[in-house]
Amino acid sequence: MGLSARREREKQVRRQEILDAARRVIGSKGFRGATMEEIAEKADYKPAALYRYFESKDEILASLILALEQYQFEQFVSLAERQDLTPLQKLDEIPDTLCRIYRFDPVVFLGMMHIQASQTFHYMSPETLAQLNEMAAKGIRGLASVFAKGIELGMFEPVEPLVMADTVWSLFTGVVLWEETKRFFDPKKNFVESTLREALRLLFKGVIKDQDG
Amino acid sequence: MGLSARREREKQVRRQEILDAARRVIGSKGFRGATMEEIAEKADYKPAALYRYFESKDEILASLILALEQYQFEQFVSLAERQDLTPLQKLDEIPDTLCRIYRFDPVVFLGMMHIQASQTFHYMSPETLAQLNEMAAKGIRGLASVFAKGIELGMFEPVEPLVMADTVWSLFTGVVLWEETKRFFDPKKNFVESTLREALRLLFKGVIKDQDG
Amino acid sequence: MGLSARREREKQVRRQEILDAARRVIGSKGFRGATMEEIAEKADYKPAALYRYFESKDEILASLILALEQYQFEQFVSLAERQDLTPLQKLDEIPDTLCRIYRFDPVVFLGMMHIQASQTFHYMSPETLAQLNEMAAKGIRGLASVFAKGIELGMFEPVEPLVMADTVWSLFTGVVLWEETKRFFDPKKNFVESTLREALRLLFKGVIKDQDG
Amino acid sequence: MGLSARREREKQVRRQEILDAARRVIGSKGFRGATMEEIAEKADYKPAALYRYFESKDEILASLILALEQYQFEQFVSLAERQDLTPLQKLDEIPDTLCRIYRFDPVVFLGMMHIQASQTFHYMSPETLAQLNEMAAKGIRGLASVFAKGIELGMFEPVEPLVMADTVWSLFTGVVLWEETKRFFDPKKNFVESTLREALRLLFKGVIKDQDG
DNA sequence: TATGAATGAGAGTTCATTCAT
DNA sequence: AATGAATGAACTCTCATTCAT
Repeated sequence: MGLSARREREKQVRRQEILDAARRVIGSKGFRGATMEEIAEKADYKPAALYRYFESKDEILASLILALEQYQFEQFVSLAERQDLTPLQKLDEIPDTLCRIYRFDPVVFLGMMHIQASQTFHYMSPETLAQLNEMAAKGIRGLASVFAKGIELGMFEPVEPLVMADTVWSLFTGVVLWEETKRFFDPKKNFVESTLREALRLLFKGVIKDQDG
Repeated sequence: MGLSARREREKQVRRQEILDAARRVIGSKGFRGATMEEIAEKADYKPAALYRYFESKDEILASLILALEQYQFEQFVSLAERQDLTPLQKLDEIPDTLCRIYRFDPVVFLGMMHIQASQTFHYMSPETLAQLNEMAAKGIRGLASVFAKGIELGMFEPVEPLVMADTVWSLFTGVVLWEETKRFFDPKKNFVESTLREALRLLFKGVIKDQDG
Repeated sequence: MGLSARREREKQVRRQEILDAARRVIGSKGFRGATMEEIAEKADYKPAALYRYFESKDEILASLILALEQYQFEQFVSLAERQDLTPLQKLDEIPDTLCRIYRFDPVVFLGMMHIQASQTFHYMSPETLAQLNEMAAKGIRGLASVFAKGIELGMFEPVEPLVMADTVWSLFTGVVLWEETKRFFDPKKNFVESTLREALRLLFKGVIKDQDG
Repeated sequence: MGLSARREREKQVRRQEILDAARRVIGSKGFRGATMEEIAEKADYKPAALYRYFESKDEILASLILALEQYQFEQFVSLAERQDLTPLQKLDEIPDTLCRIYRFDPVVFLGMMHIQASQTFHYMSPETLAQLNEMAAKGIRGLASVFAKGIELGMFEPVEPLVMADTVWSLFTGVVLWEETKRFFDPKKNFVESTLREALRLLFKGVIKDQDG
């Protein structure tokens, strides 16, 4: 491995450390409230050093979001493509999949859900922004393909897959956001996963043609 | 009408204008991103003038949030108390009710849903904050009472009403937030209401004991 | 009395009311901390109305100071000119005289003593400023004439009268300011007069030639 | 010397420079009138830079005051503890000591004497404020111990030491404030020290038991 | 005469970012 | 590679003052 290659890898490690630090700060202060100073502190750097690894604060935020979107996409596609499961069994897997996505980066997930997040990125290049949007769309299409197969096989009600995927995703984000909101009132509670599972169970009663499968 | 009464009413009108301006700015910049300067500009004022009508930026935000929470509470209570509807019919009314709440102030609804919102309020007095939280809790309890009656009459599955209300509300916020997120990618679309109705229809299948009513 | 004369007198009454209000505010907030809003409120006006009676905030402050200086001047001159008292007896009257001056307007007295007070008057006309200074000088010269007479009659040590007046005045302001400062730490105490009397008693031991008079 | 140690010292130097600048501004504008902008300008900075060295304007003011109070305390204690002087000789040293204190920081001394000063500090923490008050009290107690010894040895009239210290301090502040006030009228004059010495000489005649002593 | 309304001018403060070292 | 130092730009908020009514 060449010297520059090692350097490059070192750099990637540092980037990750910074991203982790950013996540922690965002978790308690939100996207807008997170400051370079606090991120740097958590990463054992001084603010100026961050600019060696990221062009701007916005690039840090974008990196975090993109990583989550990528993971989301992979999770949905990988679920959709599993050969060992029937469409109905894939349905059963959705709650776990969603929770995995949430747990992959709860902090960024929550921040991202807020539509205004986009407004945060003052200087974010249009290309980066487009990249972010594209990745999000790919994710949703991945989830949709789970339903598409079931409908194609006549196992599900012929709902438009994209619409169904949206509904599921809506429910998911709703559960998460609402649970988090309640946690704001009572920090001890954290029922995200059980609530989600229950809600999806109810939801799927209307989708599955023959409940006995 | 006395002079001072008219003056007071005038003042209320100006307050409303400022709140409207604030809403518009928040809609495009978020709570944190909204500046007094831009709010003032939209309201045809200079920033200093706003302080004749509101003590601080936080008071403006709190006013908007409280108004929405109040409306939400009223809507839920008024639905719960309707004598002309059976519990099942009230269930049918929930989507419309939810959408009315959302439409009452979509911008603030979205901002409020974002958990980090709390971080936004720098100097908000603990009393104001408590007032905000209390009103939010009252709202959810109002919705819960819709289910409580149905359970009491043996028409719904004996799910814990508060849990059910939470689930519905989760679904609702999820739908809204997700739809809004998608709108960020494609501003032309806006299916909030139809998606919500569909999702709730599916959801209620698991709640209603006897689907033939 | 002509209409305009009555009007003029009415105006003077209002001016006094405003000055009284200003005094109260200055007492708790200081010259710089006193706002037109608070002064107006205490005078049962709205801020804008004050400008009918005074050109500016600075004119209000200047009026208060001038009145005190005028009173101080009158007190000193009237003491100096009393025919019924010997110079020594006049000396005995000094503490009372000083305390009368202090009590005439403790608030403004304290504010005035602070040299920086002058910096407060941003827009004060040079004429007004000069007037203030001249009146203060006249006051001290009035006090000096008390000593001058005693020295002239050979009853006091031949100290330069102006220097002696300054020393007495210094002591006085010192007592007042220091006692007030201590009152800041312990609001219950207020020994201005007794401390002053004691201090002057000590001080005069070195001035009076023959203590048995 | 380690790098960080040098850095720390550099920082202290900068802090001093800023404090010096602040002193100059306060000297002409007073505590309240001094602005961060003007302080920065005098220190060859932009306002934002000051916040690297001080948390707030209030911290700057508090630093200046505390330094003076500390110096005052040290001066009094060191005078009281001198073994080479009799109580009477210590008395003779008081004028010089007081003048040293005054000269240590005339500007802050004057600002501090103004009772309203406390109103100036918007955000000063209660702890800082308490620290300021405690240090002031310690100073006066230090001066009092000078008299206590003389009374204990029967050389001074048995005046309550604390009262005596207050009186001396009153005289001192009075002299200073009055002289400064006069300097406002005639900037050329500055007799603080000679007036003080004269005044104290007269004052002590009533304290020292045996004047030939 | 009195004032509601509005504002210009500034104050203190924060923070992402740059740059010499 | 890392950072101390510095700052421009922006933000919230205050207040003396003006002016139409």
